[in-house]
Formats: sequence, C-alpha cells, structure tokens
Amino acid sequence: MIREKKDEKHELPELENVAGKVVMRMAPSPSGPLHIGHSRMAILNDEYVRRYGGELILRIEDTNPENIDIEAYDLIPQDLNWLGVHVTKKVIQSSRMDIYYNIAREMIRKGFLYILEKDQELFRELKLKSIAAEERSYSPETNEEKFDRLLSGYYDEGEAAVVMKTDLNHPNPSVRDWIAFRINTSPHPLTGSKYSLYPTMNFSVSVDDHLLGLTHVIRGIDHLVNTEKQKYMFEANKWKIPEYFHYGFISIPDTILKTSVIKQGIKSGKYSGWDDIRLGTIMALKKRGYRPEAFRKYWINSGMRESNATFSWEIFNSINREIIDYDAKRFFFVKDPVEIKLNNTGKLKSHAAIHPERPELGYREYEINPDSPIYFPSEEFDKLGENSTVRLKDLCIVFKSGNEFKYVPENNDKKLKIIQWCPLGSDNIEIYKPDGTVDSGKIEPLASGKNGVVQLERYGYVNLLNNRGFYLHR
RNA sequence: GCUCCGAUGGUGUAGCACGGCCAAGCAUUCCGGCCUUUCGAGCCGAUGACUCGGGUUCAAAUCCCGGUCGGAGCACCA
Repeated sequence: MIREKKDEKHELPELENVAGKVVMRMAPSPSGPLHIGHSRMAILNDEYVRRYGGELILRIEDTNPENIDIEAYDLIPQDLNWLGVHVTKKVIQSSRMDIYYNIAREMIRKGFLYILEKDQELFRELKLKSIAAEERSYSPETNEEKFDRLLSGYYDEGEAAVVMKTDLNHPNPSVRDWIAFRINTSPHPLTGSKYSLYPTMNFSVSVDDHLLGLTHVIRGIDHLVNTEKQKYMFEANKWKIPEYFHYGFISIPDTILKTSVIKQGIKSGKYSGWDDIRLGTIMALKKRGYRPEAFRKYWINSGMRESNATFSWEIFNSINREIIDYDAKRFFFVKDPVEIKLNNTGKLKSHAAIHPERPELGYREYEINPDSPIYFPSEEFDKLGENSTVRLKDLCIVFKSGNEFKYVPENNDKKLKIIQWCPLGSDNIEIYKPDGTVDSGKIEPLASGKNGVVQLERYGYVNLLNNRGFYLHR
C-alpha cells in the first residue's frame, strides 16, 4: 500500500569508493534506549547496507563504566528492530578488553604508545605549548613494564594513563598525543571490577573499525576531530582507513532527549517511564502511533548534508499521516462533554462512514430517541451564538436555543459548521498529549475496546491502547 | 581565544566535484478557491530562496578571495 507511492526524488547520495559490499556500523553507548536523533544514524547506515549489500554491525560502546544503564543492552536492539534496521552482527566492547590490551602492548613495543605518570593539568599545559612530557621518550621496555603495572591495578584513578603519540605540533591541541587508556575503578555493569584500565573511545573505535573490517563510517560532525585523531592509529599500524562521512547536526525542537534528564525524571516520578509520551524516545513515539516507515522516509528525505538543520515535526507528521490514514478508522470524540437535548419529535438515525474512502468497512449508526440528549463539546457549545445553526455531523441540523438545541429538518445550506457529537452510553476516555496535558471526554460506543491508531474526527489522530488514548498528531 | 566545518524560500531538501539546459525543481506549512456532512485526504491557484562584497568568465547558486552569520571541537565522555 505505502510502497505504491511515487518517491521519484529524495535518494541518498552514492557512497564513495564502494568496492562490492560495504561494512558499516552504528555505535551507541548504552546509556539508555534510542531516541529520534539516534534513529537517523541507524537508518542511514541501514539504507546503505541495503543498497550495496554487506554487513551492519551494532557495536555497543561501553568503555566508560560510569555512563551505562544495564537496560540499554536490551532496549537498543529492540528499538532498532522496531525501526526495521537489520543488524547482522552485534559487538559489545567491554567483552573485547583483551583485544585492546594486546594491541596496546604491540603498539607500546613499537613505540607508538607511552605511559604517563603525571597529573593531567601539567600534561595539558605541556601539550598546549607543544612540549613533550618526559615520559614520551622512555624506552618501549620501560613502558611495557609500566603497562603491566597499570594492568595489575598498581595505580589509582588519575595517576597514570596510556598516551598515543601523534604530532605535538598539530594545530589542534586536542589532537596532540591523546589519551588512549585511562583508569576507572567504578564497577562495570557487565564485567564488574575485572578491569580498571579502559580504552578511550578513540582507541577502541580505531581498533574495532579495523578489526571488524569497516569500509564506510558515517557519523555526525561532532566526530570530525575524532576522525583526525583516529587516523593516527590507522597510520601507525598501517591499517586501511575507511571512508568517512560526517553529517550535520539536527536539532530537534520541543523534545526531551537527554538521557540524563529523562532518567532523573523517571526516578523522581515525573515521567512514567522511557515510553512516557512527553519524551522523544523511540519507545514514546511508537506509543503515540508513529510508524517506523515514517522515520525511514524522513531521514532519507533529509539526506546527508554537512550543514546543521532543524528537525521538522510538521514534515515528519505529514509523512506519518500519509502512512496511517488508510488504516485509521474514524470515530467521534467529544472533549469536555455537556448533555444537550435536541428536542426531536421522532427517532433520529446517524449514518457515518468508518472510513470515507473505504465504504466497504461499513458505517457507524446510532439511534437518538426523542427527549434523549447527546454529548456535545462544551467549548464549541459556548462559542455558538443564540439561534445559530449547526450540523451535527452525520445526524441532523439544529439551532441553539438557550441551553438546548432545536431540531430542524434538512435544508440545502451546505455551508453550515459541522461538529461532532456522541450518543448517550458513550465511554469515558482520557487522551494523553505530548505537552503533558490530558483531554478527557466521551468516545463513541463503537470505538470502545479498540486498539490502534484512529482518527477522531475534527480532533486528530490518536493511538488507542487499553481504553486510553495517546495523541499522535493532527 | 585557538582549530575545523558550513551557509538555497517559514521549514526540510535538489542542483554545486564536470560553470550555460536554474529568471532555480520537489516536499511541507501558510493564504485563496474547488470538492466534501472532519479543521483529514484529494484537486486548482498564489506568495516565497541562491548570506554579503569583490574577482575570473561571453556566461556563476555552481570556480577564486575577503567579510558576515551559524555550528562543532579544544576531556583520562561517547
């Protein structure tokens, strides 16, 4: 159904230097589940692997024991799976510590790494002046000895580190002799206190990108400098350097994404969980009724530009609406209902399509007895002037008279305001909105017990879930 | 401050690597009209952009230089 649409434009650009298949990766840190920003890197990588064939590696980067949420190891793959991202291989960095140690030892022997026993303030000052720390010229033997001491737990946090030799005259001070390993004695959720010497991201990423055979790396421009740092690793070891591409930042307006903020909010009871619909997590967006295809289409549409941009909920919603509309059944919802009499003398019958473009789905029909009131949105009622005529959608025409309506027979006036209503016996429902507010009211009987995305006419698309509603978008 | 990146309508993009086919395409929003017993969908129409200044050239959104603005990095985080 969705596939039939003609998406003539909006294709991702070709990658450079593709020789046959590609190997790509996404590398989240396990601090929490994925949010909409992460979905971009996941989908972009997935798209290219689909196009060229090859492997898509999920590499969980958990070399900083202080920034790990154990739940994330499961939540991340779940989110990716829901997004339709096809991971062919999963790697967890904390299970590869020996690999990093072995390569480090090799590099120490070759003189590419040295052990620093100096406080970081001084080290940083020296780097700013392009001056070598005295340890830089120590022999490989001395360094290997110290490395063993480092591994044995001889040093405490901050007392020593392993440094990658680069170029002390590099114009960017942070590229000069960067830290390759540091000590962190916090317990690791997966490995406990087995290790205390952890590689920094620039070291482990380089090693893994090489060992896993990455051909292309696409990542955000925040990694531009890291790419430069990592190239020193590749050059020192004579490894083949992957193709890099850096895309610009997308700022996502009006959306709570920061893991630390969310975590704090969950803890304090402000948010109900990772899927609280006020959040920008994949789980929350799923709960509201966004479709995975919408994410994919949006990110392909917005491409891989290096300039920064703003995420457009407008466009995202429009894409999603196109996907869901065909399957969204129509129902009436009356917010803040008031009971209003129609003063009809005979029975009235309503006749409304379940989906205006799909008559085969049938109709929603209700009978309104004489003297029986209906539910009507109070706000709309208050706005109506005395004697003004409106059409109760799919039911009849009425005019306002005091606190009641007066029934009038059909007329030919096509320009009447049309307003939804609900029959007596409708269920109560609460609709939770992303801004944190809740709309409560009545939903027509035929909708009761339904789950999934529906369109509440003149109100918006809502995901129904166990007799509650979660607002999707207009 | 230093290093590095970027700049097309309200928003998101196409085009720029090989200057002319671009008095700039598409999507979305807004506005108007049609259709319609939804403020959804559909149809028609309208408004709206190449950051600025120089240069090269017969010709520049596309190449060069400078300014401006925006962003990223300057961690023993990723």
